[in-house]
Amino acid sequence: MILKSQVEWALHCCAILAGLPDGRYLSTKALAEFHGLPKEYLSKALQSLSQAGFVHTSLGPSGGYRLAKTPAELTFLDIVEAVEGKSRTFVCNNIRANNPCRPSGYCESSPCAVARVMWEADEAWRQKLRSVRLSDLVETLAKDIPADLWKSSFEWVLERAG
Amino acid sequence: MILKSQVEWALHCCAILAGLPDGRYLSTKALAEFHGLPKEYLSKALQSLSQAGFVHTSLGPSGGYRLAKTPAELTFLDIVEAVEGKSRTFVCNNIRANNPCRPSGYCESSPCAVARVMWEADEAWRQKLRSVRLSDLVETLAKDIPADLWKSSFEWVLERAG
DNA sequence: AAAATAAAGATATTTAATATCCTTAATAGA
DNA sequence: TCTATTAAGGATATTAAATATCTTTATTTT
Ligand code: FES
Ligand code: FES
Repeated sequence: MILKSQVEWALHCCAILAGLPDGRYLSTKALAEFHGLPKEYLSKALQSLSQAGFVHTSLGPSGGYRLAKTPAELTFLDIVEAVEGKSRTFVCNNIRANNPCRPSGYCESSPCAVARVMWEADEAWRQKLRSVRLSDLVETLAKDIPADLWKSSFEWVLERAG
Repeated sequence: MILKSQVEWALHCCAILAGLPDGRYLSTKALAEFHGLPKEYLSKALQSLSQAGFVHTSLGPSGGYRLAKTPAELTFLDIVEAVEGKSRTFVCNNIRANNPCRPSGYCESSPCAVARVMWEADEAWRQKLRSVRLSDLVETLAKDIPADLWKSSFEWVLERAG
């Protein structure tokens, strides 16, 4: 079980969009070039973010994407779920129902204890992702990345932002 | 991202093995029949448990599997990792290295901040799984499952245990 | 009017999950 | 000793998901 690489792409794209001045847009082309990603396929990830309502889009020349919310209002979970979907990572196929000893009309009252534990773990994962905001990420990146690289990256982006 | 169905199978099989009297073994055939699973494929999941050292095996007629540890010594994480592997659910492809603004000789000192958060969430998931023992599961199942079904299931198992 | 863009659908391609089959070695029981 | 049964592991097939590309359409800026 491995998350789609689109998760990494979407998170990095949102980190870039978080630094975009108000009212400006950045195109798929620029985001793909900046991260070295296939433009057409990255587009699918950005469409997911758009459908989830986390980015606004603009058509035509100088169009592209900008965040629909402030970085403090967006969490890792929002972004991960936008591209991975909201369904749980553990699916119970109810194999307990195949128990040959079961009375024929028997029906479970509650989800299987195995599934409940797996779902609690899934929820712990989501809770952690929910606790980190996009603004937290940007703060960390600002510390991690050398100031000159940070600066030149934003200049690169602004040159291409419509 | 969805866990393999083998995870559900392995957890349920371990729950059954946990109730097996000392020194007795239960075959793949019996476990597959009890859970309504394909015998040959279930065998792969049980082999994973065997390779991880969580079950002992016995060959020949009346052979099969038994737990290699007490139910209190086995956690959900042990079983999940045995079949899913221990590698993290988020893989960083280091797309930050494609930043066109980067100096040519530039090399990161630490993992990307994005990956660190994703790995913390992965660890939160594992920590939750680590906190639940197989013995806890058996206790819960004993409460959930009607006493007569619980009893007849174990009789079914004992009839087939070598 | 022309160029650039997001959106969405169609379609490959590649990889992982699921499943079956077969052979081998070990072992219990007749 | 012989036979049936079992786990282990390798080979292979099938199915589903992830990855990737291409095309068309509607929109918008210049
Ligand atoms: S029946 Fe699905 S987890 Fe127990
Ligand atoms: S480069 Fe991989 S998560 Fe940032």
